[in-house]
Amino acid sequence: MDLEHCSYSFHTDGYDDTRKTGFSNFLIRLQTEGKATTTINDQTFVVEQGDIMFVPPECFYRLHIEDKQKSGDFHILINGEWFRNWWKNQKCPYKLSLSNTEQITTLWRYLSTESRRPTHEQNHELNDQLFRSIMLFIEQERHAQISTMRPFIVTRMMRYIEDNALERVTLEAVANEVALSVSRAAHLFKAHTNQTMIQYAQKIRLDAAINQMKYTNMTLEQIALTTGFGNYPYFHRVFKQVHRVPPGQYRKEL
DNA sequence: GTGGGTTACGTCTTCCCTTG
DNA sequence: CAAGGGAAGACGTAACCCAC
Repeated sequence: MDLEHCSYSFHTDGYDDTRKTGFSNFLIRLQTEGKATTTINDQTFVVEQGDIMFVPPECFYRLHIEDKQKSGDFHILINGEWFRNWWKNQKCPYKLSLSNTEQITTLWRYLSTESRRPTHEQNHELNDQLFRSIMLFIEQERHAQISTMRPFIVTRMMRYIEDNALERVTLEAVANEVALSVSRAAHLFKAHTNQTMIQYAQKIRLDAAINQMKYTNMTLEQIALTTGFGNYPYFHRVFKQVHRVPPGQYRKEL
């Protein structure tokens, strides 16, 4: 794999870059903050947080950031057979919207740090694996979006709940995350997942609780607290409703 | 310390109507 | 038709209690 360049850019007061004949490598750009406008060949896209752009080699490319508009992005210039095959197989559009960029951003940050080292100090195998992991996360997200035909906003709510289920999740926080009212967010979620947000969070919490019952010596009360149930009586009630036995008995039978 | 019950109060879900 | 908002019933939570 040929990783030409990997870094992070942040603009606060306008920017404009036009490449009439594009780059000699693929450019992959993840918007992490703010907003920008990108033109690839004759298509123009408004790019917001969580959007990822793929710019094939030798394509007209323009990046424009309005005056006083902040914009942060990670970008990679990449070539090599592995990525060319990935691109060919994925048939990705120029722009993809990701429902959760936390893991990808973390990997990209590692890759950016690693690739800043002098060439002879770099671990090329690690760089390759980090880059491939980023692409696999993107692939996974793309497949989820295609296979479920779920509105993107519902996927974002699901990711938010998954990220926060072990702490306190409120409907208001989920609705704020996608800029909808609580009633609208709850309605959309139920319509596309056939379960309420709280039911979805409970499944995640119960799975985490069972793992802790299996692999730790924590008391059931501690498990209830650390898996987002907030208190033992509630954990006990939900657990029994789902598994038909109290958590203590379930643990003994493991 | 753990398991389980009860109760009052707060929050969530869902329905239905309104608005743009 | 998508989105917001009010209202009522369902559900979640906290704070007790007791038994083992």
